Amino acid sequence: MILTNTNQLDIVKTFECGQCFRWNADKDGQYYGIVGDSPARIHTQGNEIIVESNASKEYWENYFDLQSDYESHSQPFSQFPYLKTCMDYGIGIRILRQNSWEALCSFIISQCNNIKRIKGIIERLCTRYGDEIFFEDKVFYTFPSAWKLAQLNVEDLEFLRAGYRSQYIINAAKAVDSKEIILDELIDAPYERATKELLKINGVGIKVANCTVLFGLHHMEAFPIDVWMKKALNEHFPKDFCSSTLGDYAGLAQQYIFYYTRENGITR
DNA sequence: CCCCAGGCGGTTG
DNA sequence: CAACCGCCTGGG
Repeated sequence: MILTNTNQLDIVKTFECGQCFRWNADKDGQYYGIVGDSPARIHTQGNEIIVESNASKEYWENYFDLQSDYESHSQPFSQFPYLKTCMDYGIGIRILRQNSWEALCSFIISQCNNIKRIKGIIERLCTRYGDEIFFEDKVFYTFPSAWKLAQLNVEDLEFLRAGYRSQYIINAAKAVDSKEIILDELIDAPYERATKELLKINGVGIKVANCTVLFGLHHMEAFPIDVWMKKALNEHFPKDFCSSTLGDYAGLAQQYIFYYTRENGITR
């Protein structure tokens, strides 16, 4: 199916900007991935984005957040020249509506880690504990449920090679499985309360909580600050900068800044 | 070999 | 409060 056009969605930027870890391109630029129970193959053809999947068009429109008008939400961004540069560079990035549990788990794994290794750990986790789904001539694995991971102990996760993060994954799985934390409820809860709830998990700090709230719960005002963002903010924004200046889509601005700074380094 | 990567929690001053 | 440190692992 034709999902949308390249003005609305740039799949390379969206998949490579660091918000997700389970989309991989082959040498022809075809991206393969799985969202929930639905695998897909996605590519760009001319100015169209083509999705091959058994799931509906609406399913993918929702995943890519295509119903939101990013241009209007980005109005406050232009007041900062550096952000304007980042925005022009990152145009076409969509903030994906990822599964909340998958996002939480993925960003726990991401801490003090590099992307290649993060992807490897997540793939091993899904291959071992997810469900097999066949699509075209390939096998995909769902992201394992919190219930499944809550049954495990750290020894079970040794094969992951995730180091000290394994215990954090299990802590999170138990919190979610026991309904001590109900992620889906936090989608509609205020941003502050959602963050505070996530911080209850041992192994989830402010950075991981903010990433989960933005990428897994779609609270678009969330503004995660990692080492790259810290550099960019120090270098190019006022000392008293507050992300609320950027409006209710500050999280989109964060992603533009993060992507630009990671791709180009800190420029001055 | 060393350094450190998209942090966190616990301890110390 | 801030600063510091150990933590697992593996990429560069």
